[in-house]
Amino acid sequence: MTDPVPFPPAGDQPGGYDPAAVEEKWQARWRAEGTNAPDLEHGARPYYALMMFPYPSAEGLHVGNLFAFTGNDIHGRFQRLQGHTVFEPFGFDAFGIHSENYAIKVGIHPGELIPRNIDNFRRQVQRTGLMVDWRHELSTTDPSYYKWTQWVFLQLYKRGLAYKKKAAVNWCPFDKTVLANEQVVGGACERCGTVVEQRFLEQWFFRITDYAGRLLANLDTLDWSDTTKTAQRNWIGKSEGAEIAFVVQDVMEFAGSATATAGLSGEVAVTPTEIRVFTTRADTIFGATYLVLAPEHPLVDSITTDEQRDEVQDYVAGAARQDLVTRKTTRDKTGVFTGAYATNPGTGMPIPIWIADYVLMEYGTGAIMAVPGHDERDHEFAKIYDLPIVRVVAGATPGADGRIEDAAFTDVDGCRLVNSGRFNGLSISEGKAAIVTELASHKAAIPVVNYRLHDWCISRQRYWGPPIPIVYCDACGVVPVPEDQLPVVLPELEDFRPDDSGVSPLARSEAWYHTACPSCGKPARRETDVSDTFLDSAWYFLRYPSSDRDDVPFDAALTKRWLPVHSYIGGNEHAVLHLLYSRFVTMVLHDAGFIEFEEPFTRFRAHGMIVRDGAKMSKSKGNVVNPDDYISEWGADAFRTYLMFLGPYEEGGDFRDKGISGAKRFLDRLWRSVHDARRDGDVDVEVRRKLHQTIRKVGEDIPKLSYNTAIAAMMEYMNSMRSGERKPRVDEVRPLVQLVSPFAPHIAEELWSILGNEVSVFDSGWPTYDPALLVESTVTMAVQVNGKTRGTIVVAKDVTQDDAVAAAMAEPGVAKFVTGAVKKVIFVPGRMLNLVI
RNA sequence: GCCCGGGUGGUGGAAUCGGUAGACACAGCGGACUCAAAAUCCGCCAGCACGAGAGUGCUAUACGAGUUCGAGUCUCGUCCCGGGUACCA
Repeated sequence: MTDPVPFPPAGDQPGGYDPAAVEEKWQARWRAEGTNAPDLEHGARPYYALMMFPYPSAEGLHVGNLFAFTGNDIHGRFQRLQGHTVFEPFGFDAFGIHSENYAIKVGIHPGELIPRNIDNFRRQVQRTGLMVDWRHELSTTDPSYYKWTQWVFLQLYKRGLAYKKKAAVNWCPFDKTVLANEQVVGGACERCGTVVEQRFLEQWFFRITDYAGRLLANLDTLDWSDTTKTAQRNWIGKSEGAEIAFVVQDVMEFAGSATATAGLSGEVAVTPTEIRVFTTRADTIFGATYLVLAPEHPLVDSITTDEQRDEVQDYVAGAARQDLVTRKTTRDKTGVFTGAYATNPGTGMPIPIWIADYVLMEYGTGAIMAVPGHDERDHEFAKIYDLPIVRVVAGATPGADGRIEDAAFTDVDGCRLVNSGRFNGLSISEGKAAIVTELASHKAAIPVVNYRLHDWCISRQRYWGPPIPIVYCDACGVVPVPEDQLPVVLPELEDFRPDDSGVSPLARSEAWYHTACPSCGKPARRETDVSDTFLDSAWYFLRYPSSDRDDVPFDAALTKRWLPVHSYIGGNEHAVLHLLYSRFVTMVLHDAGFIEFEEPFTRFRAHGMIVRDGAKMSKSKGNVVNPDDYISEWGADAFRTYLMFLGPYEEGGDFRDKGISGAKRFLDRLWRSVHDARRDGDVDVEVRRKLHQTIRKVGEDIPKLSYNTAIAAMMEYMNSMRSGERKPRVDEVRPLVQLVSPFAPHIAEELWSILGNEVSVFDSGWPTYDPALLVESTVTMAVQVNGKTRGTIVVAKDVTQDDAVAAAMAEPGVAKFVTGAVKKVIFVPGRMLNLVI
């Protein structure tokens, strides 16, 4: 112990903890001394502690944001105390529909609104005391940032991964824009709840599906929580199956015309039409009693018979008129018979070909073989249209399967094929393999892997985003803007409102979109769509360390030094999209040779959600927590500590106003403990042991994000250190100040300096514990009789079984239950003893 | 419907290689200090029954079975709550 200053400090009154003064003082000092600005070029053991950057709303920081940021800050500060150089940057995801809609609502241009909101956010974040390196702040709306977002687009374009196609898109009639599939929730717009319609527009897409296999396989290498990985796996939706060709029987045969009756058969020399279906259950092919095509299927017209033509055309037209919502949410099955038949390659029998909208053109081949016996949807359809239902799979127990006419039998485990010719008796997986092999030998099947994942539509017919850097020239066609002409600056438009023309507001500025073709110099036209916000956020983590560089998107040396991100923390609502897009863009940049790694986030953890008094916070309920009010009343340190204490970080918890007082009391007691601390006096071995146990516990809990139990452990230690009228020793409080510092950084700095230290507590290192001091010489063991706890014994920690039994029998409370001979003794050294009689 | 989480005192939550359920905190109750209050400090605080009392017994981790010497923890079934997803063949 070396205390260079008199202690306790003269004139310092116990109980004089003034959070506002302490917090202001240290925030100023950190700023003045550059405490939170690491040396990115030379600092030892770099550690990149990243949190998801917020969208700067007009309402200001939400308590949920603060919960997220504080958890990351604690993790970062802890890593710093462990000797890492920690980089904790901050930025703003300020483009996008949120900002734009709000701007429309209040009638102020987003270009004016956003900087205001950012100032407010920055003020709030600084007030919370995060260890942010503000030199590297960024906003996605800054031309020096989105210049490189456009650059990212060009890299994808160069590699053939950006393409344009006319596609049925989700159109929100309220926001007047195209939505990605992911932005449609339950058939309605994610943002405004309006029911989405179907429209056809030319859109830019990224070929993320090319990366589906890698995006899936790499998940196994990542230190992410399983729930997040599972969500990504489900989203990618790999299914292994086969494409099987069904040959359409000659239309003439079924035309019912005079020529047909004149003896012409299916052997007429006509090129046979094939319908390819995708299935994961090739084993059930003998049960395929009909085929179904999606209404948009290209073969619909050519196979339909004249008798059925009117009905089919009506049905197809009706399906086209439907919006995507009705199509995808209506479960009542409808369909129409085409009049045509195909041959089931298993049974060799003709089966009818139907059209129904429960089959989707965009998945697989847009056609299925229907197996009503073993697929619920097909079963439902077959019942409605009275199509044959055949059992081709039977369960392990004969007769226990139920009637196949009543319900589809979808069990797989332990099941065997029946009614399947020479494949009878095979298991499901054997059947699949054997049938696909057999069909493949006739070129009638091929194993195929399908993904649920769709290509990423990045076009937005909106104003508030980075213009897509493409020029259309009558002579040269689609021309990418050369990199040295970036950024394509978003023009200032007085009227930035979207309309339902399906064209971006940028199309109103002729001066802007008229440009010279970069290739031939003739008059040309700019792309007027802007890109999806998710593209802005798909690469920002690469930009942070290099945010001051104007010549490159990210500096090679810095990137090598700081990435991939060591720890990423964010909300589970981004578990799928943001994380998947970021991984995709990173992989592409890796393949293009810009970076050495292909996964951006080594470790990811999702924080939980904060509710208030058991209910979700919302403006309409009026139960939103405004962090400013609480920080003013209790101080940032108490607020942070309470947020981390109210529940497990990864699960979130219930915010209750009264709960904060517990955190504040804890800090008050810490303050008094330092001021009361004595330098001499006897060492209390129990307190000392507790200290070492606490150092270990807190050091183990923080990396696990188990902040609530870390705080509980420190409270316990505080209680034992101060039990009764006891005044703690200086060497008892000093390490506690260090343990508390990640949670309550300002008070920790103040107390650390009061304890006579001149450097920041965050440069003091993490206290170590002595394993020898953790061990207690005696232990309290539970004694059970027939499994019920009947008493406890205090014995040496390495007590033998015989001695333990003897001690137990000496306990009256135990002995009275031992009514007969002890048949068996269960002895867990140091934990418990069970006497079985 | 399917896929993930989760169900523990008045409340938020501890405890999972199966081993004394309820740590820590909030609220509440009682006490010390005080003229009084606040603050602070000390004690009590799952339910039921018996007992004057110290205490003793029984029951308890959504519900029902099971495995085990022993289950909040593992297995099976059921019911609720939260989140995601939606005809993906």
